[in-house]
Amino acid sequence: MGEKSVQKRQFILETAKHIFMEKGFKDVTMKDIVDACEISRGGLYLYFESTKEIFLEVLRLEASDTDDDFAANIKEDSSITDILRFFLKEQKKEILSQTNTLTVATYEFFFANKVSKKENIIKHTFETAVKVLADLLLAGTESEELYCENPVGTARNIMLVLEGMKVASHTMGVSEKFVDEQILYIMTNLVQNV
Amino acid sequence: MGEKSVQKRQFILETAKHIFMEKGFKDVTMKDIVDACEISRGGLYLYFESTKEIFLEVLRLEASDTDDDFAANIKEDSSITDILRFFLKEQKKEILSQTNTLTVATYEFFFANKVSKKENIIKHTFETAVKVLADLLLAGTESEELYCENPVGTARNIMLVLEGMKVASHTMGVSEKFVDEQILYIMTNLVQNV
Amino acid sequence: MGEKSVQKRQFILETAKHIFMEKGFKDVTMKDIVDACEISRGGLYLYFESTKEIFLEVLRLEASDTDDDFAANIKEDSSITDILRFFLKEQKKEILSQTNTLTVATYEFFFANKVSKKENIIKHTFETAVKVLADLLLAGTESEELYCENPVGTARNIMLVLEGMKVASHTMGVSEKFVDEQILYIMTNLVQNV
Amino acid sequence: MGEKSVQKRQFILETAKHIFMEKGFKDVTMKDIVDACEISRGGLYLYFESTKEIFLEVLRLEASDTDDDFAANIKEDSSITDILRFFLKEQKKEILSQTNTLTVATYEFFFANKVSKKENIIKHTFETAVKVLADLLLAGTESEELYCENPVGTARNIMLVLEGMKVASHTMGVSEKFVDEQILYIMTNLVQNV
DNA sequence: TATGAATGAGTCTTCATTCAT
DNA sequence: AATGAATGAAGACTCATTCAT
Repeated sequence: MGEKSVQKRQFILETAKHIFMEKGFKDVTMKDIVDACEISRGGLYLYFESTKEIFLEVLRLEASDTDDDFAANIKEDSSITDILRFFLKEQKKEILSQTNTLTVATYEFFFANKVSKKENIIKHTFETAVKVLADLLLAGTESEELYCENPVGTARNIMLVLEGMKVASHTMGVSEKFVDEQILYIMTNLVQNV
Repeated sequence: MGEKSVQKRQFILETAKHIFMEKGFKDVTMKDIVDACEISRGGLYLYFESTKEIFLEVLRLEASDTDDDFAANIKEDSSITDILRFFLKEQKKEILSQTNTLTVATYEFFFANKVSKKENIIKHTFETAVKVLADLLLAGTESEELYCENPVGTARNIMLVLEGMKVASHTMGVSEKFVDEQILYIMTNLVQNV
Repeated sequence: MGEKSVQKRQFILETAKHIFMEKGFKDVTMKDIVDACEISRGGLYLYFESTKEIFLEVLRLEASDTDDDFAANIKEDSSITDILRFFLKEQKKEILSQTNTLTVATYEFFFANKVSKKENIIKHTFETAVKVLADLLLAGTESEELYCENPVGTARNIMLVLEGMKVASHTMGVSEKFVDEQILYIMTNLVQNV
Repeated sequence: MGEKSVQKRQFILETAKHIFMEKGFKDVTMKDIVDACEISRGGLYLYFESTKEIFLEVLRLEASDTDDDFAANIKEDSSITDILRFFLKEQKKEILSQTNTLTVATYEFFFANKVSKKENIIKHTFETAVKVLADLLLAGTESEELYCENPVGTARNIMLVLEGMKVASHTMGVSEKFVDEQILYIMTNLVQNV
């Protein structure tokens, strides 16, 4: 019942992640992963039972990595507006990135798998982001760097716009200019009345 | 090569539409459609070559139907705000509807199939909606029913929020209250400064 | 929903029967049958879903064939004793036949698949045989060709002895002499007191 | 190549026996045994090469155990009829026991594996039983407790009936009443003419 | 036009068996 | 002696697609 090789497990997850980034979720087969990892069919089953299980694990890792990354870049003495700008710049990157992202795979997965509330990473990620953003907006309002009457509503609104762009970038395509304009729109609304 | 039966073609498309609404795009097989239509395998191939072709045709029909519906309900002597409210109410319905919608199928399809710009119905639909909405906002601003400095930017923003909610409703789930709040948020921003 | 090709269905069943006679039930795979029939994998699934389904169908056919055969050979004006002898000779053939029989496959199947009473062909076959045999013994007793106090008990006893020999022939092996002795033993008991 | 652990060997055999009693022979995999014994895959192979080898060993142990049991219960000063009754009662128990018996596994095994005469435990067991039974019948006849013209033939006949019932109990099912009737039938034949 | 039997490629999944430690 | 990770063969099953009728 040992954890088998933790390294191999990580290797599989890392390899699978890239496949999911390329092909989304539904088109990925156990064989794809086996081939990419250059291990045996049975070998993969030793670690994971299904692409679903693998994907959920990939997502989990990804979520914590992202948290860490963000945290790592914030602990500066930057202004609220700076942090906001940084956050939106990161989001822009994700929106415009076609292949380095699990976006498509994630959507495909959650479209097809209704996950129980508690396990729903996508929901959890969204709500966490809303909370952080709302706190930021509140702090900004208090420090009079920006103006926001309804921090939570605004935070949700912003996250939905970003969500909309993420999806749009994979369905109808989205230009950098388009994204920039929307980010500018968001920022303008927040600082216009200051 | 002849004209085949137009009726049968319509029947297939109508039947397939419901399957796509239920199962999304990727999980639908030619067999599913054959079975649902109660026609022969070969028969289906006489009309369509793939689920992809069928789905695109379903989308095309759907797009024109939707346009007609909207037009039909607007040509009243309603105020700009009324039209806006009506539009948002329709969007709300679509957002909250889990199974009467091609949303999931559409996303799945466009995630996997990069369609040439000109054929991209989703883009066309989005842009048309933006245009109509922007015109509305402009008209509303001029009539001083509402206030909007940047009609196109705002229209895009609104459409993205709605897009975000459509997706969210299928991934993390979205309550009616959540949607109402966001619609209120949008309307408030438009009328607050009037 | 047509019955596909009835001929092909029969061909598959006939071919499968021989495989079951050779290999029993559990070792027979769908692939075995596909290969023997020289049809495609998918082709077989068009007719049958599993070896279980095929085997049950083979058994059903076999049962009716056997009934017919027996009936065909009895409608003579033979004496009770003659019929009895004929019946036992047939049974002897079956007992000694190692490969032209579904015995092993049947046992393997019913060991593993508890079938509902009504569908249990083996039970049905046994009980039918008991009935026929009991009638025979009764008739024989009445005509004073033989003596049997308890026709049903005796019929069951005889059938069990034959069943025992059928099994034994496939487990420990059984010589012709052994079978002859037992048949003689049975007959002797029936006629000894006459 | 050394002596390995005799205890572990016994433990494996004992554990495997219960699996065979539950699942018969063919469905038991080396993995089943490994899991049940909570030893390592390689560990099992150190002691046994296959389920076949394990099963034969289980049977061997079982045979000697049974002999011992029987002997232990007979060395009383009971009458021949009592011993007979006891023997048949034991057989009845085995016939009606669905899961505490190696019957099914044994049949499955010998159906599929033609074992050389000398090694054929099932044959050996049968013949031993016949011998013991025949001696009993002879003794009984001499003491005039019962009547039996052909002790060996009768012994074989009885053993075959019992064999038939053992099989039948696993294929078509057999009620206690059915078994009792047959046992009574046997006894009646032996004592009726005394 | 329309049918539906037939094909065969492609996945999934499980195990017996090996082998480095 | 003992472990258990790793392999690869084997079997089940499903569909897209073709083709003779």
